[in-house]
Formats: sequence, C-alpha cells, structure tokens
Amino acid sequence: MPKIGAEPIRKAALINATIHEVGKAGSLDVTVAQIAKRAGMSPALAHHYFGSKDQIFLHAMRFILKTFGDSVRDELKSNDSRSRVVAIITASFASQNFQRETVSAWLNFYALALTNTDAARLLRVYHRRLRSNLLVALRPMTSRPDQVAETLGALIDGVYLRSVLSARPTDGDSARQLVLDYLDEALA
Amino acid sequence: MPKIGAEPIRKAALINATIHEVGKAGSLDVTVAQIAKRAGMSPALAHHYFGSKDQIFLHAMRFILKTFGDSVRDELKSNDSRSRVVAIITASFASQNFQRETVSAWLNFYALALTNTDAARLLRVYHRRLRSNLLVALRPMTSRPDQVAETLGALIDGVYLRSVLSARPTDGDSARQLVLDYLDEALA
DNA sequence: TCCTTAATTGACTGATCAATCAAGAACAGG
DNA sequence: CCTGTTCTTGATTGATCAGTCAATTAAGGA
Repeated sequence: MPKIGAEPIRKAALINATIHEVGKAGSLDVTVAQIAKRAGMSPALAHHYFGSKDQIFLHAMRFILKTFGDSVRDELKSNDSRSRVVAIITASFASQNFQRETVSAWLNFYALALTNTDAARLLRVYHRRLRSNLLVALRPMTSRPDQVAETLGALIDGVYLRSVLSARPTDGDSARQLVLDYLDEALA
Repeated sequence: MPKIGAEPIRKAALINATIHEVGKAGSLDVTVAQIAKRAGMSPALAHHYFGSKDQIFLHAMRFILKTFGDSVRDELKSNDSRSRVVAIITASFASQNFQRETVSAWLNFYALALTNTDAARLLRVYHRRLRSNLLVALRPMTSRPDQVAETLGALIDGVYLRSVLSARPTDGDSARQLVLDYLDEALA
C-alpha cells in the first residue's frame, strides 16, 4: 500500500476526522485512537505524521480558521463598504462555517486557547485580521469604526456561542439577520 | 477532628477550589486531587461528599450561575425600565462575575454543556431567566423587545468570551460601556 | 463508660491513553 | 534483483486518575 505521497492525504484525513470527532464529542477528550479510526488508519500513524496529539489539534484549529478566512476573502470581492461588511458577516454564518460540529469544535478550541499558547496565538491572529477587515470597511461609513467593529466581533462570537448551545438546530440565516440588524442600527 | 457539621463547609470549600482550579488551569482537566488539595482535604473526602467528579463540576457551575443570578436580583431594585436593563448589564460585568478565573471557568462549563446534559439544562435555565428579565424590562421601551433581548444576550456572551481570551487584563467597565452603547443605539 | 455515627484518609484497583519501537510490506531507482 | 525509502501497524510501556474500601479518629448520646 505504500504509494508515495500519502502524507498530505493522511494529514488532511486526520484534520478532517479531528474536527468531526471533537465536534461530535463536544469535547477535546477524544483519543488519538478515535481520530485515527475515523481517518481510516492506526493511531501509530497519526503520531508518525503529527508527532503529538497537541499538534493534531493545532493543525485542525488552523484549518478551521483558514477555512473561515478563505470564505471571507471570497465574499470580499465587492466594492462598496457596506457590501464588504455584509460579506464578512455573511461568511461568518455561511453553512460550512456554521455547522454544528464545526462550531462545537470551535468552542473547544477557544477553551484550548486558555491553556495552550500556540492556540492562543492562532486565535489572536484571527481576531486581529477580522478586526482589521471590519475596520477598513467601516471607516467610510461611521464616525466610530473601532467601537462598531468591536461590537460586531463580540456579537458574532456571542451568536456562535448561543447557536451551539441551543436545543434548536443551528440556523445561519436568522443568526446572520440578527447581526445585520445591529449593523443597520449602528450605522443609522 | 470529626466536628459534626463539616459537610456544608467542606462542600463550599470544594466548590470554591473547583472554580479556582478550573479558572487557573483554563481547562476542565483538573484532577480531583488538585481540587481537594486546594480545599485542604484528601481526594477521598471529595468523593465522599460529591460522589463523582461530574457532580463536583455541576455544583460549581450551579454556584457560578446562582451568584450571577443573585447579583442581578440585587441590582433589580430600581423602578424604571431603563434602570432595570442597565442593572442586568451592570451585574453581568460586576467584578465578582467578571474575574478572569470565573470567566475562564464559565467558558469551560459552556464547553461541558456540549456533552453533559445536566450542565446543558443548567445553562438553559440561566439563559431563559436572563431573557425573561430582559424582556420584562424592555417591553415598555421598544417595539421589538425580543430582538433586542436576543442581541443583548449574545453581545454579553461575546464580550465575556473575548475578555478572557485577550492578553490585556479584563476590564469590566469598558465591557459594560460597550454593551450600554449598543442599548442606546437600539432604543434610539 | 460504651456504642453509634460522622469525618477522614492511605492504600489500592482498574481502566484509559499518549507515545514509542521494532518490524513488515510495498514501491522506486539503480 | 537488490537496496533504500516510505508507509504502516501490533505490541508494549509508562503514567495518570477516578473511584473504592477498610481502617482510624473523635464526638455525642444513652
């Protein structure tokens, strides 16, 4: 079976399996064995490619943040400011970012950032970038872009948090609408 | 040493120790031994009084939510609607609820609610009560109390989340101000 | 005094898991 | 065909911990 070039495929499978297992379990207490099994390989191989369980988590987290960043970039093609802000909000609640398992994994990685400095650094990069994107778009629209950006960021995080904890299935559209309504009020 | 009546004292000490250890560790991965040590007793005694580690966590979580509820009740003495909304917001960011360790413990209990149905139930009760309090206060002030209550709740959670993850020390006053500014916009 | 009951712990058990290692299997290049 | 490299796993180790239990201490009541 050793077709050369397995490494990137195996790594991707492990990252994908990690997000699903963490999301499904709702906890970082998933064993390397579980992850490896879902990814279709032995636990030893997972260690072979990533070195440690922490590294597996970190790469999974990086993947989530990168995916999010990519969807923001895709939506940021528009020219006028309002569209750009709306684009960021839309990306936040796009279905691939707002699936229950993804958000559940996301929450657990937030908790991980309390203990793991690498995770914290990743998260800070993501926050800074989101903030910067929002600021650029907001500056022409309001006299207090900093405050609106801060509020928008917190609101998005809060809506995420509540969505994953509510009993109802996650509804990206109404979540998006809530944030957009705030935006209209703030810019009125 | 068996002075009768140790139970409530021991339990309180364990709950307090749990919040501090979880907050300090930034994770629910604290051992019963750690908690018991901080509380000044043996791990066996902790099991004797609470039965299981899960029960220890659950009681600690209940304590945090109750403390929060108490501070809301204290602030809710006012008569006019606006003061009542402000009171809830103020209580949310009062120092005893907004200490780094408390918020850190809070975040981890949120994550716990993803797996533990008892924890989820506790959280739902808290959300429902907060929402109900906000609704009563908001109804005379706006034509869309549901939406404002939902946004306020999410915003508070989001601000909490960000406060514990930022490198800077947590600042309850500016957090409170951010939420109050939203309130003014929403009611304008 | 003696007996019951609460308080308390040290020692132990059983289970779980991350990480390691040595060895096997299959391909590519010479 | 060898030979080295990549891929892969079963078996094992070493450590950690939740939870149990039997035994000890001391108070309070009869």
